[in-house]
Amino acid sequence: MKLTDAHLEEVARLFGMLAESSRLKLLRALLERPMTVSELIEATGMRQGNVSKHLGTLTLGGFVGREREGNFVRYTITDPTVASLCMLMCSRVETHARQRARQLA
Amino acid sequence: MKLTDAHLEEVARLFGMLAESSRLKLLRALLERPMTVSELIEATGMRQGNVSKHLGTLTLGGFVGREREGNFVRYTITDPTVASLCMLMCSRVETHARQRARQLA
DNA sequence: TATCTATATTACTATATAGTGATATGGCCA
DNA sequence: TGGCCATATCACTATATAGTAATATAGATA
Repeated sequence: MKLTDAHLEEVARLFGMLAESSRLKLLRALLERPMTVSELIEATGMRQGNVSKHLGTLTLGGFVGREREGNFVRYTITDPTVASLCMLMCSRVETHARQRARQLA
Repeated sequence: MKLTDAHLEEVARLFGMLAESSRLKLLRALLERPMTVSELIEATGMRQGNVSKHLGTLTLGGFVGREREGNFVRYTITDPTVASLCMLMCSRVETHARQRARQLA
């Protein structure tokens, strides 16, 4: 697959959206089940404005989708690769930790 | 797999290292073959200090490794998941672009 | 030793964005 | 209609970091 500079710019933007623990917390919660903003505030302990802002970012990136339900808005993971990406990176974390541990030993 | 908050912090840091087109350019070049800093400067058009700085970041993240060869330093991709991560995200880019195109149609 | 080359690091400026409090928007109900 | 609730957005401050020019470091060579 050819990766043009424009591709890399966009790929970087998308990685950037996953490069914030707050947004990862939201995604972790949503991987459990779809949730409203109120539920996400409860699940993450974050403030309302902050949650909305990050959800806006994740929506722009196409990672999640919104659906109104009366006064509430329910967010859902719309991108099946989110879990794969996070799991891949997470297993990296552990591999890397083991490598460092081995170097110290 | 359980993802603790500490995990997410670290995962976010690692995603952040991939969230820069300059660093992705370096990785794209290194996926071709291992290269010295001089070759990477040539391949990317970036300045020397900038290349070294980004290589330092990628090394810290365990994505690449360094090996001295006389005056030169050759960098190599040491993490087999780098390619997968970039490819996954890149195919996302195209999927997302198609979705937006369909919405406009 | 002195010196050259390749790479790393430092100090700096400019830019992006996370988090916050306050405010605005939009749907529901009396 | 008016008022309430959930969510979105605005304006702001504080922090992080990309890129740069200059300087430092380390290995090779004479």
